[in-house]
Amino acid sequence: MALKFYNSLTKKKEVFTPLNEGRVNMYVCGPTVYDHPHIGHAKSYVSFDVIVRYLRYLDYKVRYVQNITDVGHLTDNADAGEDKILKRAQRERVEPAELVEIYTKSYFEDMDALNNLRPDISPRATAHIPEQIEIVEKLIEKGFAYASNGSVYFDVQKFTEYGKLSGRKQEELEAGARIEINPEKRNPSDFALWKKAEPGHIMRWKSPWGEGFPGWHLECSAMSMKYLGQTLDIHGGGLENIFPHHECEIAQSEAANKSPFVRYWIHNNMVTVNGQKMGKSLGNFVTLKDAFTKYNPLTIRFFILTTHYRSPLDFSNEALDAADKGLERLYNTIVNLREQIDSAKDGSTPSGIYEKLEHYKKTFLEAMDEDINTPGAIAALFDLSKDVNTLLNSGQEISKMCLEDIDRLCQELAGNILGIIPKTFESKKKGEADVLDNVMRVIIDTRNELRKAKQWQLSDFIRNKLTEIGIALDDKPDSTAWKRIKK
RNA sequence: GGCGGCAUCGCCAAGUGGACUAAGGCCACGGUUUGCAAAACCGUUACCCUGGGUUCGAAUCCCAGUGCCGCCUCCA
Repeated sequence: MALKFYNSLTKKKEVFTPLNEGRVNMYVCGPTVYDHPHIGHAKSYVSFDVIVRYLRYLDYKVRYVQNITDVGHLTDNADAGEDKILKRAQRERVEPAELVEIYTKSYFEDMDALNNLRPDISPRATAHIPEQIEIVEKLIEKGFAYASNGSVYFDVQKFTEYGKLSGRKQEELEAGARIEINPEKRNPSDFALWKKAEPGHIMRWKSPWGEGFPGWHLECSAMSMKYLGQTLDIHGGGLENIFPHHECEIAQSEAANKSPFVRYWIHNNMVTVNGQKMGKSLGNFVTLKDAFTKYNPLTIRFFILTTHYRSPLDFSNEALDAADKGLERLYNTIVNLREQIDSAKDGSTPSGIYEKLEHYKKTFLEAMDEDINTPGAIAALFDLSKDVNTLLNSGQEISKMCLEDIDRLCQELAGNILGIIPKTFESKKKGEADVLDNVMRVIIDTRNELRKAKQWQLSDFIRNKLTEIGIALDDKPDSTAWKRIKK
């Protein structure tokens, strides 16, 4: 078994081998923090989170860097329009630094809720201005860039490999391009490394070319280089960034360093909402904070993972509801499993159980190895869950050790790798001196007395009333369990 | 106009040359279990967009067509 990734650069699935054995340097384009994160962010960062988790599961020492863009991302394209941060800050009447703080916090809040592990480093563009200036100077020195009227542009014609990632050719770019003619540029497809700050532009830094601010593409090159070296093992991002963003990153970095920038380019596909592209201009944005009011964040995470990261994901209530029920099924198994662990006595080890566990684990890992096929991995989980359910319902006494081994495997695959298992199940608060639990005990005992007396009407009344307030009862042969449900 | 992707059961979604008489989830319908439920389990439902071709063999490769989508302003 070997982990394979689809590499956008070569357009092929390739066996993954890091530059340095046992270590993986990974960079993922982070958010521009000028608004609350939306479900598109969720798809992207959940996808890469699972990649990081899986690499670590495979014992790679991963350094995961994800930038925070807090300057330089312009509204029209990378070199025209207003700075998004600045524009929004003016609208909300706050300092740009304040705005950035608000939305960075919001971003991490939502990513935490989705159970994404924090990146090892979350560098900010504004904290790396000197590094960016340094690259610009280097590029000018080497003849790849030129200063023009206080701005600096990358001379695309000097970098013959420009277009190798996106498959775009220079001539084509210029032909149909919607790029406005900028007299400062030698060539329409040249892109800004450094922009001159007009009077009144408050986000500005001193540079050899006068006061200005960095171009958007530059930060990723500067920060990845600083924290991960000249050649990255993995660079990830949304596929809408292939051109121009990633193409420009390659040009800058490789022109400056003369070494390959990235070994594996990984791009995730986009989110649509009810079949329609989600876009700023279309105004059909779904923020995560909104989505979380209707769905558990882990449901959204699970939903994202039921589709391959390179496939588009359509966000609709029907699909989310279906995912929610599916996840509930998985949770039921684990909740029941843990319940039996608590009450387990000396039982036996069912024959063939370890072979089965091994089989499902293998199926799961093989799916993950094939370019992180999470839908396949999840299918293996459902198969496992079915077998476990059968076992748990069989009525036979199973040894505690065996049950714990099953639980451990579930935790390993669904918990550690996919991150879809909550730390504690809200519905069960076992081991806690929980008032509700005690009250429920009294109600259940009372109701079971009624059931013994065949008082069905009254016992059904109690159960129905509890269902109405969001508590489900589950009558088993020798006991009754309860859990919280969604109303 | 240029570049790229997709079309698999009612819905979602894996599979990308041979164990596919096509995984898994949701929904529906039968059944087992239950005092009745719930949960769980068993069962039922696909000529893989169309037409050619390559091959001993194709959902999987090639060509053509049809439909949908993304990128080439902004966006993860």
